[in-house]
Formats: sequence, structure tokens, C-alpha cells
Amino acid sequence: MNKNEPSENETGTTGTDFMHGLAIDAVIFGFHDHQLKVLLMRYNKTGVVALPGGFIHKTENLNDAANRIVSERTGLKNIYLEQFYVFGDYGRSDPRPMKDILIANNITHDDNHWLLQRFISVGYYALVDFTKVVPKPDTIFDSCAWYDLAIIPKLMQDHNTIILKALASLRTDLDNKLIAFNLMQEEFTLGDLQILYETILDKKLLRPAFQRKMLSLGILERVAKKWTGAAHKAPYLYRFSKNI
Amino acid sequence: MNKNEPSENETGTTGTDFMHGLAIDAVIFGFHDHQLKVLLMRYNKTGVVALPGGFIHKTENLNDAANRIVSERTGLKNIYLEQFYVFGDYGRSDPRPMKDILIANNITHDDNHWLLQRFISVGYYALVDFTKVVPKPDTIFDSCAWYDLAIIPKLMQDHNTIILKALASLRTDLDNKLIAFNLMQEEFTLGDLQILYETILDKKLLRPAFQRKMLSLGILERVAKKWTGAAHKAPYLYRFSKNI
DNA sequence: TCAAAAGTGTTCGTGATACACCCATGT
DNA sequence: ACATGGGTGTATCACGAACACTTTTGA
Repeated sequence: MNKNEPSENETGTTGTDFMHGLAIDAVIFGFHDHQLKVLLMRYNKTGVVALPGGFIHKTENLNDAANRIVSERTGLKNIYLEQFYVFGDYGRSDPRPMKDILIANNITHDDNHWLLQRFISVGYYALVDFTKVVPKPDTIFDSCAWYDLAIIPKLMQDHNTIILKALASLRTDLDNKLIAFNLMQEEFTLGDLQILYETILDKKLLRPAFQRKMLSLGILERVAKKWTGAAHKAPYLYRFSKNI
Repeated sequence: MNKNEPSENETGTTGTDFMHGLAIDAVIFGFHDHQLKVLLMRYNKTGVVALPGGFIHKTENLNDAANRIVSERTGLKNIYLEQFYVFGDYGRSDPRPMKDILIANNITHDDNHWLLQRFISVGYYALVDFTKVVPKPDTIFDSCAWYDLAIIPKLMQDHNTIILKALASLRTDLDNKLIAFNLMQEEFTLGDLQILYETILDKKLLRPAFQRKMLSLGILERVAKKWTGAAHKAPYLYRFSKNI
């Protein structure tokens, strides 16, 4: 018998076989109402809150698994994903919350159940258009919702640390890669974009400098239409130019 | 019976238990004779060449495992290590070379042997002082030696890709983090350091600009002693200043 | 007409680029 | 003396910081 072949249903979901000892945790960032948001799962019976995550099928590419996991929670396709760190400390895997969840779900298990073993987790962060996301709970966590980055509760295991590291990675990537647009809707003003940058970097930026910098990148396309609304000059709308 | 408990010796080494499906591959960079070098393992019977690598003990921190693996091959302690990417494509694990090695080592196995399963590998790069390294083979690979980065042979699995990605990471980190000094001996001239930078970045740098940039970082300490040797002005020796 | 925010012009300072020059040293 | 490479001085340019000014819009 192949000891890598599971002899039981591995979660409440299906009997599909996953790699053991390895997981994916996803920090899904969204931006709304001048605030950075993170998508979190909550298991209401026990109150455990955790990052969306999942496992890798035995014949699945790691990056495909990350895409699948984020797609399942958001309902989106073609998501911007970035691997940022592997969390591999032995002590990070406190089996207690998972055990509570198994008990509450009436999943038969003993202390050697694979979900109670030590896990190493690959951290991904995703940037999504907040307005397009339809959060979907999974079979274990019965709630999936946006949390303001400023008021994240105590999360399962080291997930608070993972979020901090994801944010740090996002900040350093922001200047090097051109990824902020993934957090915006198709059309946006430079003012909106500046607020996003200021929120992520947590500091004020100078408007003239910011505008020139963004426009000099040559990846923004000015849309002929203009904004309508308030008592001041109408800003231009821009869209990210796909044809580089 | 605990299916995670191995029922056999897992390598030729010892009976210690490793996590399955997860490995570490290390790109160990050295600098010598105006060339970037990489430490590679070669199994002479089959001619397979591979990156130094290893597995994670079931109760070991991931980063500790990386340190251990690099220490075992180099004989060094306190090595500069950086996690840079996780290689997780399903197709990356061609079992053929490992099978040949097992056969040549007279290790009993069937096709379900854990070393022949699919592996996801965490990539680390290490920066070491070439002159201090004493390369040590392991129980499987009977040679461990420096290879010029410009002439790397075809390696096992996707290890050539891993090296390329490590080099790319090293290049981007070079400007952001202050890590080049890990590749130098304790005392060095600015000329030496410039050659190192030029080699890594693969482009010429302007001497005056480079010197001012390095000195303006405020992390170099000029040593009173001077060089002795050739028919020109003696350059100053510097050392990396630990007291930032 | 005025307030508010968008967009542009201009000055200033820093740091990189590029080149010139002087310094120390062995042959 | 002189070739060789190390170290420094200096002019120029590019870019961001900082601020001023004009433009557009609704009340």
C-alpha cells in the first residue's frame, strides 16, 4: 500500500488527495472607502478567524493551487498573485484551533490526523478589484468577509504575522512593479490612485510629483470622458494601458 | 499506526524522519578570481549534477534546515541566507535521475519511494566567503565543488532555472539590501568591491561614482593599513562596519 | 464670486554621470 | 621618468521635493 495515498476523506469537502505538510495561505488585498481591506474567513461556532488557505493537489502546480484557492474565495479569474514568503517555523502550527474545528464539524479524527500535523505554508498575496469580489465561505469556515487592515482581530496560528509580511512585501513591490492598478477599477482618477498609494505606504505624497511620476510611466491612458459631481474642476479618468 | 512515521531508512544517511514532498535547494554563491561561482554536487557514477539540497526534519524550523544544509556543504556558520522562491510545478520532479542514484547506491526502493515522489522545493541563496569554504560531499553525491556561473552544465530537474532565478534575486537585492560584503573577505579594497558589483550586475560601473556611493552608505570602515604590491598608489583597505 | 480640487510651471537641492586631474608606487 | 591604477574635484544633467499659480466646476 502506498502510504501517501489517503485512506479517508481528508476534509469535509471531497476525497481528493492533497500533499501533506504543505499549505497555502493567501492575503487577499482589496481597497475600498480609503481603506485597505483583507479577506478573512471566520468559523462562527468557535470564533476562529483565519486567512483563506488551502492545500495542493498531488498533481497540481503550486501556483495553480494558489490561483484556485483565491478564485474560490473571490469568484474572480486572472487574479494578480505574488508569492512572498514561506512560513516554516515548527512552532507555528498550534493544532488546537483546527482540532476545535474538526470536533465542531463532527469530522472523525485522532491526534495523528493530517490536518493536526505540522504545516509549512507558502504565503501569497493577491490584489483584487474590491467591487468585483463576491466573498464565498468554504466548507469549514462559514463566513468570508472583508476586514479593515487597521483592525484585524487575533487570527489563527501566525496569520497576523503573515499579513504583516504581506503588507511589507506589497510596499516594496509597489515601487518596483506596476501592480497598484490591480486594486482599482478599470477607470480611475489620479486622485484615487494617489489615495491608494498613500494608504498602502501610510504617508502623504505630494500631488504634483505623484501625478508626473505616474504619467511619466507611460502606462496610463487618459479617457476622453470626465468626471461629474462636485464643485471643482473635473479630473480626468485614466485606465491602465494594456498595450505596453 | 501513524502513516507519517517512516517505516524505513529514508536515505543512506540515518533513519531520521523528514517531511515528505518538501525540499530545500540552495544556490551558494562565492566570488573568486573575478568570477561568480556556485557550489554544485556531482554524483560521479551517473554524472548527475545538482544543487546542494536537503530535507526538513519533522520538528525543525524551515530556516534552520536551510542553515544546516548550507553549513554541512560549506563548513561555515552564520551564513547569509535568503529565501527567494518556491518551485512547485508538478512537472519539475523527473524521478529518473534520483532513481538512477538509488539504484547505483543499492538503496532498496519501489516506485512509491518517497524520494521518487513529487517535490516542492524552497529556494534559498547563500552568500559566502569563497576563501573560507571547505566543500564537503554528502552521502549521495560524491563530489562538491565550485562551478563558474558562466559555464554551468545541464543540472538535475529544474536546477538551472533555480540558479537563474537566484541570480535575478541577488541582483535586485544588491541595491536594496547591503549584502555584497558577505561575498568578500573581511578586508577588501573598493576596487575589489567594484569588480564584484560589476560581475554580479554584468555591467561596467564608473569608479568615482561607485566609490562615493559606497562610502556615503556609512557602513565601510577604512583600515589604517594599506595594501602592498604593484606599481601604483596603494589602495585603502576597508572592512564592513558592524556598528551601524 | 468664492471655495475646492485638478492640473501645470518653476525653483531648488540632491545625487548620478562623465570627465579631468593629482597622488603614490615599482620598474 | 613614467606607466599604472587609486583617490578626489568639478561641471552637467535628471529627478524629486516644495511651492506657486491657473483652471474648472457647483453652490
